[in-house]
Order: sequence, then C-alpha cells, then structure tokens
Amino acid sequence: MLTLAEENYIKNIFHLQQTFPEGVSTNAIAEKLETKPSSATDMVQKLAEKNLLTYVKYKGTTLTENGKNIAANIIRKHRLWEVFLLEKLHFQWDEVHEIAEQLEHIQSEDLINRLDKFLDFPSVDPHGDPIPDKNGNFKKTEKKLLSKLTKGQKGICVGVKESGSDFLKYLDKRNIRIGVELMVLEKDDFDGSMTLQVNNENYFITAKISENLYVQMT
Amino acid sequence: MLTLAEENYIKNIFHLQQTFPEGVSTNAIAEKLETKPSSATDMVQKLAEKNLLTYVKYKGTTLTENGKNIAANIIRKHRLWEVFLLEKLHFQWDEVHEIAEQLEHIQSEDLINRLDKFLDFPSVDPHGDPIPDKNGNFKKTEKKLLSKLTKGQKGICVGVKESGSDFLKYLDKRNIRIGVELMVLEKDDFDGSMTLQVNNENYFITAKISENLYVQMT
DNA sequence: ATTAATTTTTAGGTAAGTCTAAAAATATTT
DNA sequence: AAATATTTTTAGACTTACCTAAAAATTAAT
Repeated sequence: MLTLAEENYIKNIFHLQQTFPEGVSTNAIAEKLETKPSSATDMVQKLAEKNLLTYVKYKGTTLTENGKNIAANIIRKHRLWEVFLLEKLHFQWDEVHEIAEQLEHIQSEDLINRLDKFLDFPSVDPHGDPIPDKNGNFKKTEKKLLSKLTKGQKGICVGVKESGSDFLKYLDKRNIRIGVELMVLEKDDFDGSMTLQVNNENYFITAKISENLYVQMT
Repeated sequence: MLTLAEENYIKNIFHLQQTFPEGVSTNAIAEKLETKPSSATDMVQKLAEKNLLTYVKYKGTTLTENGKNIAANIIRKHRLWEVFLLEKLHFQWDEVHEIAEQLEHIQSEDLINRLDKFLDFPSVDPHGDPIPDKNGNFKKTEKKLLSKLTKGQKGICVGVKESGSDFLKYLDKRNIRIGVELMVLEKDDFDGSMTLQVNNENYFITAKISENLYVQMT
C-alpha cells in the first residue's frame, strides 16, 4: 500500500524513463514534481528500500519490474478515468487531466476493471495515448501527428497534443473530435497547410493545427 | 481547501450531531474515526480556529453553518458516487461504501454536478438516504422500514439497513432491488412476518428481513 | 590537471496528524 | 460533600513529506 506521494513519484519517474532510459536524475524528478532535489533524493531512497526502483548515488534511478507495474497501473487508471470524463460526463479535452490526477489514486481493482468494461475497453485515452491492460502491458503507440500524413491518406482522430481552450474550440467548430475520420485532400509542402475532409466538409488548416492533432492510421 | 483528515472529521461530526444535537464529545469523535481522543481534541481545536465548528473545552462541539455546508457537500458526493457505482458499474449494495469513502474527497464542483446530471438527479442513495442538493439542503427522509407498513400498503424499495452479503443475495433471489414496488399482502402481528407481492410473485418473509429493508411510500 | 561550475546528497528543521502518558476537569458513588 | 471513576486536555514524541543551507561528488572549463 503506497502513499499518494509515493504513487506520484513512481508515475512520474516512469514517464521520465521514456526520455532518460539510462537512469533518471533526482533533479529531473524534482523539476517534474515541482519540488526540491533534496526531497526527491529522500523519496528515491525510500522507494529503493521498498524495491520499487534501483538507485545508485549520484547516478540516477530506474524502476524495477515491480515499480514499472505499479506505474502502469496508475497510468491505466488515469487514462480510463479520462475516457470516462470525456465520453460519459462530456468534459472538454483540456479539463480532464486535472481531475484524473486525483481519480488515478482511488484504490480498488474491482472498480477499475468495471470502469474498463463500462467504457467498452478503450485502447487509447483522449490524448491518443495507449491504455495499459490489467497486467500493465502497453500496446505500441499507433498515434501519429496529422502533419505526418501525406495527400490522400486517412486517419482517425485519437487525440490532441496542445490542449489550450482556444484550440479545442477551433476543433469543435469543425466537428473534429475523437473517433472522427479525417482525410488529407491537399497538402502544401512549403508551409505545411492542408485541406482536410471531415464528415464530407472541407476545411483548410495551417501547420500549427496539423502539428497538434494526433491520428491513428486505418 | 481542506485536507483529507479535516474532511473526514467534519463529515463524521455532522453524522454524530444527529445523535448528539447538544454537542459532540471528542470521545465520540475518536471512536467513530477509530483514533484516540487526544487526536480528536487536536483536530477539533484546529477546525474551531477555522470557524468550521464551535468548541467549548470539556463540553463538546457543534458545526457552524459553514461546517455543515461542507459536510453536506461531502455527503452529497459520497451518495452520488454510490449511485454511480451501483447503477452504472453494477456493484452490489454492500460494496459501494468503501469506494465512495475515497471518491467523496475528489475536488471538482463541475465533476459532481455533471455526475449528478449523468445519474439523472437521483434524490436518494442505495441505502435510501437523501442526497443533498448543490446548496447542501437535504430533503426530509421519506424512507421507512418495510416492517412499519401494514396490510395492503405499498412502497418502493429504496435501500437496505443491514447490508451483509448473505442478506443481499437473499434479496437478489427474490428480485428485490432499488426501484421495485413491494406490497404487503399479509402481516402477522405476533412475529412480524409478512407475505409480500413483488413483480406479481408472492414471498413469505420474516421480521428480520422487513426490519432491514427501506421503502418509500407511494 | 587543477580550478570552477554544477549536480546531488546530507544534516537539521518544520507542519500535519497521529500516538502515549500524565494532568486537569467533570461526573458518579458512597 | 468527599472520594472515586471517567472523560477530556495537555505535553512531549514519532512519521511523512517537505524545506534550507552546507558539504560532497561529478562534470565542465581553462
């Protein structure tokens, strides 16, 4: 049974490992958690005691298998709750994260498995990130930035990168939401702008938009 | 912004006030929260500082209006989540309380109002207790023990008192669940047993059952 | 290869919430 | 009404998770 603080450290160390696979520094941890390096050192030493990560002084930390499983479980909960908030309670994309940060710490395996079923076993969250299964296994990320598509290619909208309120309203006006199929009708290689087909309507979008929208290839 | 511990104290003091309207003793609080009286004293003094309750040494405490509102809000959240767990995730009556104890502390007014709407504004929780509105107002409890009904009276099942697993399975077998209409066909004044009509089926039940089932009169 | 700059750890301290043990106030008996 | 029992509070200590300031190790620069 872990404390809230411990869970937050583990989750964030997990994310930092994608960027620093050789080992995460206490400084990086402190910055991510908005705390001081000395606090991070304290916590890392405590988690090492519990065999949730390996820690070599001055070198950095890596989660153990055990630690990784715990992290995956927290991320699973976070992402499932995000889907719930968006699909069932009709929150906007940019509003779900903060609440999911709280909900991810609710302790009940039964709850999360029932929620998973209730949501019909989604494979990605509203940002297009994969939801790990009960055993902590992630499916390879299939998401791609819309800007990577070329003329004629199709994709299903799975999430956003930037999630400012203005951007989300922009998408809303064009009926671009999760699950919608997008097709690139034209693409300008010079400035990256595109003409997009969405629900039989055509829209002209700039690179700024296509670089912040994730799609899944079909 | 209150801490988890503060919220739990306030909620439980609110409940204890129904039993001790003249003032709740630190001993009673300690017992309810499964902690020591000295800890309860500490916390009560802190909450008095914050004007959430009035406290007279050796005499007991009473929540202020402010404190009562906060309590009502926590109870509102608890009961709405219980409805969600039961109706949407199909938990059993006895499984929802523990999880709702965690969910009641999630901070987001928007979330709880959306949940309320999603559940179609329920007025009672799975134990037949009223759900306060956004402003903390409780509707008078209309629930009654089934055992209080007399021959010929009807009621809608709104909750259970005892909620052991065996009892819930007993009810399940007879299709007695929330929202079902029950009618007392016969009642024995000597031992309190009854013959009940449920969905056009008749069942003989003992007083032990009728004293643990809440109904709402129609 | 020293020196300087940076990163990381250690040492000691704080606040929240708990505890035990002892003191003080209140309630109950005789 | 004094003595006893019970309740309640205070005092001091512990743990968690954080902090600041200083020391130690590592890395970068000359």
